[in-house]
Amino acid sequence: MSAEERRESVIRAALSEFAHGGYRGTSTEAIARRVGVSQPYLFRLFPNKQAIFVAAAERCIEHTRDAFLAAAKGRPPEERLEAMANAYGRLIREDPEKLLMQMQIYAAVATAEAAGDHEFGASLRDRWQSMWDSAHVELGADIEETTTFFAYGMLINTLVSMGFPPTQRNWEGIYEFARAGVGPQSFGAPAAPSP
Amino acid sequence: MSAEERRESVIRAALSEFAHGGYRGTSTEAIARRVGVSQPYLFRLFPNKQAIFVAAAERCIEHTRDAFLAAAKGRPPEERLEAMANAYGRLIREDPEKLLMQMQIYAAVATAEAAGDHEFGASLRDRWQSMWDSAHVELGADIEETTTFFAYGMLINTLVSMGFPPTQRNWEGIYEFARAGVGPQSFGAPAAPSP
DNA sequence: GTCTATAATAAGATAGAC
DNA sequence: GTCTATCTTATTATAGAC
Repeated sequence: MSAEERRESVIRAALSEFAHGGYRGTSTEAIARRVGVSQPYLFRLFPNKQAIFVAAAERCIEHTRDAFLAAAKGRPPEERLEAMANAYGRLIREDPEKLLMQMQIYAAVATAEAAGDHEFGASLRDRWQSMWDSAHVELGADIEETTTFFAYGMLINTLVSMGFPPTQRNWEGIYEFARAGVGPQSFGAPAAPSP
Repeated sequence: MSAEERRESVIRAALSEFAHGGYRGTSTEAIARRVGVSQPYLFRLFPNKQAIFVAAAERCIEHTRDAFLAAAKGRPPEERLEAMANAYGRLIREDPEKLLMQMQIYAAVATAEAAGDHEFGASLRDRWQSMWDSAHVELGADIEETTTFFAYGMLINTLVSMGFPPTQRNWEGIYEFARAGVGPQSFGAPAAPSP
């Protein structure tokens, strides 16, 4: 297999492993095992562990952006918000590693930033901004709407990550965002969170 | 010093250390050094590393809840949203470890939940729910408002953690939430995020 | 209540062969 | 392109003394 193909396999394996273990909690040994190569060989493909993490993290954010774009594609503007919200709900339900990895990314970047390392997060900020901008354009470039869209998304991320059960009555209102779309005005009393 | 007082010192030291390093990235040695005791002695005060993390995490969430309660106290209902938003903005600006620790908690709980360990996050879910409920009551028990309040808070957490600069023009709109209060309707064009 | 000594082992990375 | 061997260091936790 070519080095480029191997690198691709490593990125996919790393995305899974880092999602479940976080940056520090994942060994390069575990990634290598999943790829089916020896642990030292990873360091012929990537300079160090951090580079593997960043490559996997970039991929994760790009994937989310692409899900938004795919959901909006070919749809009339007024349907896009709901379609994108649905797509995101589907994404984190069917591919929970993507949400898990998101949370690991935020924690890892926060750690680096606090330590004064602004290099680590640079490419990830770029990807994140690109995701935001793509959603912003598809939603019709209404600032309020885009902001609310992401704000609710981040709340969902937190609640799902913390393990608040989606089956709980309270929770349904929030989850509704991802399933049937939209911002605060869509929440009525029966959809009561807490949370 | 009594064991109880020592435990208190450990919790405070652990909050700082875990905030900066995360669960896996923080050694019990670092915590012990900060407290000024030997590393093995920590294991006379707590059963294991995980218990220290949980105690520090509980403290962190309680502190945030208390900040909301203190901000709302004695204020007429219509001023509370802004007061609580201001208080949260002040909290994460003046005490960034509290935000950092929040992000480490979300990642750590997500990791445990994904691994099938629902015990780890149990007490933290309780604290989080208590924080939500307290805010909900103070805000006047309007579901839509409480949900939006937390949604915007979570977006702020993410943006600040990722290192999007608060000085950037784009960012001001979001930051405005924490500084001058409120939900989406307070965002005008000049406050444009992205992000 | 607190320490020293230490067991046990895991992890990132390099060297060098094939 | 890929492996084996290995260096080096870090880390949680226990045993037992004072």
